[in-house]
Amino acid sequence: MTQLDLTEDTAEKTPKLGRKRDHTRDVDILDAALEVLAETGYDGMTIDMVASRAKAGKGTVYRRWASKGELVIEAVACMKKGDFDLSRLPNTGTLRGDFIAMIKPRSMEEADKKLKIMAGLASMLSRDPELADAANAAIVEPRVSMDRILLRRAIDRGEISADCDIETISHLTASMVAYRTLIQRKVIDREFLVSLIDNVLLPAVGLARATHPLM
Amino acid sequence: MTQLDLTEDTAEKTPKLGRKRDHTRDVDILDAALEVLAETGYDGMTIDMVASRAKAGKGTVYRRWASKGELVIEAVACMKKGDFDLSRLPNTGTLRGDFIAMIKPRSMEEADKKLKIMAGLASMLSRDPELADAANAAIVEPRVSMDRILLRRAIDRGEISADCDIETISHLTASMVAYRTLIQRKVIDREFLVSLIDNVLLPAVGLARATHPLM
DNA sequence: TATATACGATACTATTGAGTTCCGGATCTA
DNA sequence: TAGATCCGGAACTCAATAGTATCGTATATA
Repeated sequence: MTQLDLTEDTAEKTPKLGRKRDHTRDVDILDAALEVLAETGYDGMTIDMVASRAKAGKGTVYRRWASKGELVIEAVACMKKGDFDLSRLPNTGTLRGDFIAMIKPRSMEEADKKLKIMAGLASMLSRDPELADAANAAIVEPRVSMDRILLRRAIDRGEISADCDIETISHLTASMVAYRTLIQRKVIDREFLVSLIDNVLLPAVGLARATHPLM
Repeated sequence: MTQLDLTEDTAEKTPKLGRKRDHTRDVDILDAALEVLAETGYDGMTIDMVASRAKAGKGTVYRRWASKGELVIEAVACMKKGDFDLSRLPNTGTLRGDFIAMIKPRSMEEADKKLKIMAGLASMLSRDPELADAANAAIVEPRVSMDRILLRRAIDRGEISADCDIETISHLTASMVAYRTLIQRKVIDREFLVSLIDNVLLPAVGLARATHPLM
């Protein structure tokens, strides 16, 4: 650290000889970090836990990330892979149909895992802005963007008024789901989500409240 | 701990002679704990910080609470003093008037402090149910109860439909405020709150959206 | 005034965990 | 095949902190 270092310090080393770096380990370690994060939270998480979960040595972790903080930021930032493919966003012709179609066991399970990660990150959000931005971009913004698109399409087809406060209402589901999980610690089931759509979200955009059909 | 102890162990000692315990220190220490909690979060908070903030010795803290966890739980639980006096709940005659009247610099400042405490507690909520319940009862439930009463009164006077999902909608403001602070890290100002009332809450209970009057 | 006790301050112990270093062995490249 | 480099594992250092013990002092009660 203090000694004279003529080699590139921050750049990636590209050795001419010997074994290459195993990039498989990167994703194993990042996945392990997310698992431990969801289970124990940022402060409860140790590098030893992550390493042993990934069947890796501690040195292998520190060869890739300079600190625990950087590891967590990259793990969170790299999380958005897979989801958020706008291509298969529901398009049923009605706003209610679209929102109901978003309720799938697959996506609810995934959302639950993400909320556990968010809970583990929560205490750091106010202390580390970079981490907070990464968490927001990876966990809540994708879902909010989907809702925003569904609402905008409803305006475009004339189903709801163009005066609606799309910007706020697109955060409504994410907000209520996060609140119910993190603060109320109640389960998010289909009944809650349908009730949220029919009794709050649709009325808020001017669509009459339905008579509580569960499907 | 392991030795034979014939005195009452859990009961309060009432010495016949000497100096009495200074109950002023209790509230000083609890207040200091809340301050440190808001500033550094549960995991970042140390007993030394709390003690020195309260100008107390560490021993004085541990003479009253067996552990850091118990201190925090009591500090949070004892927080609800002062607020939540239903007597001076607004009663303007309209639901919108009541909700707008709830927006006061005094209460917003207090809510901000409580949200900072909630943020500091966040990572513990999923790990310690007792603490989670205390935080819920002291921080969010008082506000939710107020909104619930305002909504119920609006039903009673026939201003809004009795079919409204009061139970969910009474959590709407608390939910959106917590989300905006903890996750989005944006400020809660009067404009946001008025917009939330006019563009989401009132439409959700069937009242037509107003034309954005800031007062 | 005498005494028992609470007080602030500080030193102490024990534990935990971040980050480093080193080892023998595995593996890829020249 | 040979050597450079990565690997998992484990031992290590160092700093922080929960909780305990002690000391001299302040203070309320008898």
